[in-house]
Amino acid sequence: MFRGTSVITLDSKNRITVPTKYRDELFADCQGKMVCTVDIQHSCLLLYPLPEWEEIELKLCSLSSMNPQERLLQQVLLGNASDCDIDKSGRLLINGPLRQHANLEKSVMLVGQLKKFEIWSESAWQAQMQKGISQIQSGEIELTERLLDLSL
Amino acid sequence: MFRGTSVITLDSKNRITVPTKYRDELFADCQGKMVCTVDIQHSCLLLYPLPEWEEIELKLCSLSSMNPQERLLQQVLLGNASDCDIDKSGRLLINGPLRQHANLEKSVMLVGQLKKFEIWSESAWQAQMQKGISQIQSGEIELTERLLDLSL
DNA sequence: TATGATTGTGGGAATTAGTGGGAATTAGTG
DNA sequence: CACTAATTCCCACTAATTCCCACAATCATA
Repeated sequence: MFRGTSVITLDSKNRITVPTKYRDELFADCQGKMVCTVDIQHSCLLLYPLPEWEEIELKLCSLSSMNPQERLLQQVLLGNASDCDIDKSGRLLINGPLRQHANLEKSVMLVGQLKKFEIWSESAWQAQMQKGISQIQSGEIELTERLLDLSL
Repeated sequence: MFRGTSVITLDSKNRITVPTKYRDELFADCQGKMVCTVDIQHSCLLLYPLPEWEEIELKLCSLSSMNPQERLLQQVLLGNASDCDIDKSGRLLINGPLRQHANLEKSVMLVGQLKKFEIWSESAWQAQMQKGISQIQSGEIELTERLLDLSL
């Protein structure tokens, strides 16, 4: 399970270094084989260990390509999905379309979200945190049953 | 399972190079024997490993040629289906009618969609992605049961 | 505060992939 | 049967990717 955020740099060859604290777990999970795709709600990326991603792929596979909406989701998620293997110095490559989607510049946030990571541009992440906390504090969040069950 | 997009060029002899990352899998699946046909929803092409295509052919075969709509589907899909074998340097040929249907110019997108590929002109694919992401973000997508089941 | 180890970053060099085009082979046509 | 056109094969060049090493920054320990 991954948690916490790390500020990392996207270097001139479009690589990011995976913080060492995650590496052992990642090598145990998937030998460094990961899949990165776009998030459909925000301008950020989702990074999965391969086995996790394959579960999602299975679900996507069962959607009907005759239904335009379901097909659109397949196109966006699968079309942008890119194999990202962690290289021998612990880095992985983010390709052009993905960088564009998340507006990645030099400073990037890697955010652990249990079974996956999110990748944000630093500024977009700051904005998202601001917005998120103020929304929750001002009570704009609708409390679903599942949320009520959550005692912190 | 195929995923991700690659920008490739349609050369002066109407060939496209299959990216190396897919070649091993394709040779295992079908010794490079593939079938390309038109898509019926978008201006793009569908490229299947032969065994996958044969399953579809079977389904098409069971449609009734007495039903005008079903017959139309047969005509369009089967009529445009063209055998495309990957040659010794990893390239395959796209014939005239197919190129026209997808408005292919020099710059082409090969999009992995699990069991098949889609082939788009680069500009049409960009437009499709734009449209897709904005539709999803603006909530224009009706969430079917299958989609709700999809936790990313 | 100094020292050593570890992590993150940058960039050179070797390798590989993609593209273009010449030459040989095959197929089609008169 | 010969000629032309199209297709396939093959090689070479260029550009991108990957690998690798070295330096710099950080953290922990003495």
